[in-house]
Amino acid sequence: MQVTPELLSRFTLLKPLPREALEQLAPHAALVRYARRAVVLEAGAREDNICFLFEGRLQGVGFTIDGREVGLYFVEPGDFCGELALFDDNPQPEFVIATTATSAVFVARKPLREVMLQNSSVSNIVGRKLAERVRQMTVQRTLLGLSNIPQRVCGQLYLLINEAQRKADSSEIVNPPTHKEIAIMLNLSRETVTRVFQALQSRRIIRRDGPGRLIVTDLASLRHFAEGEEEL
Amino acid sequence: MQVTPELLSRFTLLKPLPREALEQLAPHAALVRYARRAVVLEAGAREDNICFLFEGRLQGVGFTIDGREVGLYFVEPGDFCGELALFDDNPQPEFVIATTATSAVFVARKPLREVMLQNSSVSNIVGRKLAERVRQMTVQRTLLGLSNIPQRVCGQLYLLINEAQRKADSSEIVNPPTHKEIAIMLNLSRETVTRVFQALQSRRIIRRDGPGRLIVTDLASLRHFAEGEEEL
DNA sequence: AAATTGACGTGACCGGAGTCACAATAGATG
DNA sequence: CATCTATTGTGACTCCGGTCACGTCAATTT
Repeated sequence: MQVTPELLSRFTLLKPLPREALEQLAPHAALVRYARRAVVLEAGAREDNICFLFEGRLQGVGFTIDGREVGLYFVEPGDFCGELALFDDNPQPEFVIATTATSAVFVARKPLREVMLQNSSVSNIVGRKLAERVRQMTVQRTLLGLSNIPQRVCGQLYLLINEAQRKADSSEIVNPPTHKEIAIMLNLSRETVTRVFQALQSRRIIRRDGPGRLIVTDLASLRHFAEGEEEL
Repeated sequence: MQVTPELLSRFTLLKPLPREALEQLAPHAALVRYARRAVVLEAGAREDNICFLFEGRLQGVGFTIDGREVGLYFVEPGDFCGELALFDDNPQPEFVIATTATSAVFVARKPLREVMLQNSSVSNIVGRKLAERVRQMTVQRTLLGLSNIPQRVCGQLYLLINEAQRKADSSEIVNPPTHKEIAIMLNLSRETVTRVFQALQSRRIIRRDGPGRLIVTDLASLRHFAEGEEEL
């Protein structure tokens, strides 16, 4: 499907680009839809596209030698993934899977790299983004250091809440990841995540609202548990 | 202490730089020595230097909310750390600690950033390096997914061996990290690492050679254990 | 030389998360 | 609507890595 420069400019990465650059990229971009559980980027392959997420949620997933899934990061709408291909020609290190039905814009690697090299502001933004990714991975890794498991789960839940919503009393997570998807992020079993969720629900801290909506009714308490000031 | 352009050019990152650039940087560089356990970069601070490791070994270390140490990565001679400061002005996310007596070259952030922006080849190299860091963090995170603990330790040991030495039968790790430093990389207790090392020693796979030298006598076996083809 | 420190080694115990097995939903699909 | 599959919910049991409590040893300090 065709992509207009306007659509491209809706992504924070591409927004600062001059009009010509967007027009240069548009012919090399395509809107793609994925069903839940579909593979968006394949590990080991030399992916030739950067994936800009329009709606839905993606998850970076690796596999251990013994076949266990490892959750690496989540991608939220407006964000992108596969950006390592802009820096080198090595293969994509991890799978990226759609955790919900998803629509995304694929932009070919080469033209985007050209634009990036010509336009130092894009280069800066991509660099900043990669730096941000490193910080995020550091936070995620630090979560795993928590020996109190409910705390670990609460920390992950808190990370899933947008900065914008953090200040409110309550918040909602649309199309939340499944317990299993959370479990692999935290090196836990699916059952353990379920049990923590049960505990949070019985304390009226979270609540399911039909399919695809998780409501955090007591954000302050969640943060307390995440920060270890209170024990579950 | 003064730093000459020649010294700077010994680092792979700076090697491709033209002579003028090196001369431009040299006045803003300093050779620094650290004792074991010294703090090289401080978390939370806006570090104004990039640290190029000359000799010794560094470790990136984070802390969980409950004060537990989390090992993030090792830095080997020739490599560098603190490079996130080249991309944004956010604080250094983690501590960097000297695991052995260390000498390093500090280069001021601003001039290096200037050089990087002017010189697109440096920009590329730094970008590639950051991408490499992301890949490395992914591998490290995947290690944690292994439920077989000896396998996890063997995997870490194998990562500590330079690519150059991987093909030989045996290999040596100079100034190896302590058991505790390995433990925090793998989310394990120090005792568990010690026990795995004992098992490896009794099987003549590794051997201590005085202080500060760990010899891997049977690299093939180590790889087998790391890959889970054989159980410890 | 004595004392201190930090790394390494080792046993015993225990708790808690993994695993297994199964039930109950809820969603997709025909 | 009926069927099938994926997700969630729950109990029982097991096991294994953390913790604690030591001891040993080498290196450094006083």
